[in-house]
Amino acid sequence: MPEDSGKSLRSIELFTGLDDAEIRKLEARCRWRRYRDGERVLDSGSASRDVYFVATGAVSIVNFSLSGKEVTLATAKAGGYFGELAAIDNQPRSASVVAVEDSLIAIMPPQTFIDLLTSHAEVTFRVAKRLAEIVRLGDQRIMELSTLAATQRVYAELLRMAEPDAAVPGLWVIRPLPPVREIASRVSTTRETAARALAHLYPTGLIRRKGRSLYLMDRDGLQEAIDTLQADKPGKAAG
Amino acid sequence: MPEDSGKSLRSIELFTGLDDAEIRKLEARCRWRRYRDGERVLDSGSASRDVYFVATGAVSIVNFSLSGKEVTLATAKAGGYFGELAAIDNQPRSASVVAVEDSLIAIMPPQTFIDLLTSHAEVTFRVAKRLAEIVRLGDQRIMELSTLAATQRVYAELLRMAEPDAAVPGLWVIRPLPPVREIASRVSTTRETAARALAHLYPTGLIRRKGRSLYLMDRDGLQEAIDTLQADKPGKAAG
DNA sequence: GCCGAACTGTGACGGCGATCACTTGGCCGT
DNA sequence: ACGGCCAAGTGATCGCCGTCACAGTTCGGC
Repeated sequence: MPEDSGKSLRSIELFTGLDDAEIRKLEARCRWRRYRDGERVLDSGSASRDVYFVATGAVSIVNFSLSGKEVTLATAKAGGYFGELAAIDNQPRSASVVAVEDSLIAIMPPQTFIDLLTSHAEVTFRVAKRLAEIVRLGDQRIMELSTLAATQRVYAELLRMAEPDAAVPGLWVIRPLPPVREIASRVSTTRETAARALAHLYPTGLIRRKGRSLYLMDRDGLQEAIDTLQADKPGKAAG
Repeated sequence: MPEDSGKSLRSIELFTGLDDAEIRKLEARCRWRRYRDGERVLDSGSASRDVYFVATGAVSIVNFSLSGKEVTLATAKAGGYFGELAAIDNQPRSASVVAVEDSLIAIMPPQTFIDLLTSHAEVTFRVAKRLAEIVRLGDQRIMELSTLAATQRVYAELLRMAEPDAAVPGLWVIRPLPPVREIASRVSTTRETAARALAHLYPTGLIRRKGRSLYLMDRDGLQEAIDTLQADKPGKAAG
């Protein structure tokens, strides 16, 4: 075979609107690499400044505590990117990245990325918007960790993962349902606690499992369960 | 008196390097407002898109849970700014802001801010760097909440607040020491727990209180106490 | 120098959830 | 078809820390 297929930056959302010549120029300056499911892409603290673009597959941005506990900070799917922080502020990697599917990734040198920002204000603006979104998600996560109990955080994560069902309006679905272990990692609790939370949820009829799909039968009801379950985790204090 | 003093954007770090004419133009497009200690500057969820620049004083970026528990997300001092998220992504306010000192603040309309970014790439880059810094701090906070016990988080916050003592090299000081309640809010725990953490710390000799100053006698020792106290809060699992 | 308000320190209690220890079930490869 | 491996469910235990309830203390103002 002459060349691997799929090695294109066309599908990267950040680049929509750039003309073909532009895209080709960028592609020419990238290294391409395939990662196997579970393979480490990037190490927290390392010195590289490259920006990564996910052509196919998906990765998880994670961090580990001193004792090895894993915390998932975010995920990036095909069409997305990561590693821009280091390129922007020239600091060491703030987190590690592992592939959660077999993935094809373009690796762009920092200077190429900076040149792109300098020459294309609209791309810079998109990057800024993306950073703003990350900040908002982070703040929300901090609020959740500070004020919600573990069970409620699991419920909230279900709401976040669900997408509207194509067939039935009002029905939401998580497909494929990731391992419970991963759900737990995303809301900073243990696999056991997350499993118990789901076990308590099935009998309510709010969710239903069918193979690799998890259906949210009543999205609003689930949201209400979060609000109602108990008003706060640690303290309804400080009114 | 003809005009209140201090109404200048000169002291705002984001604007360093802009020439006087530029600064004056920006100043002319801002509204100025004084806030009393404790006064609400901004409400989470509200629709304004202005960017705020702190000429004098200090503010706290906070959020409240449904039941009223207060979580401090960040603070902004004289020379800093806040509210840029809404101007960048045109979304409602993600958090509330309250003055923690009497403060003089310039309020810039979103379009003025956007125009500034459009015409001054170096300012845009500074904003992006600041966003990157916020993301890193947020990730760090999430890691702390996920892996450290409350006591350790209080210790970590002391390290963060301390500055090198002007007189004695190697000595670090927090001055003025904010109310314990505020330390607690910054690390998402209760006043009582934070007070107990400090109470346990005094006898070790690692910190010493003198009036409104708190001295860190041994910064490295305190850091070590965090690492050692216990390897994790919730679980040393997931190796 | 007095008074009230806010901040601080502590004791007791109780519940959530992390931890440990299994059992069970699904999936793959040979 | 069978055996190994990893994910998933669940019961038991226990310690941290949030909550409630006061006492003591500092500080600013008149």
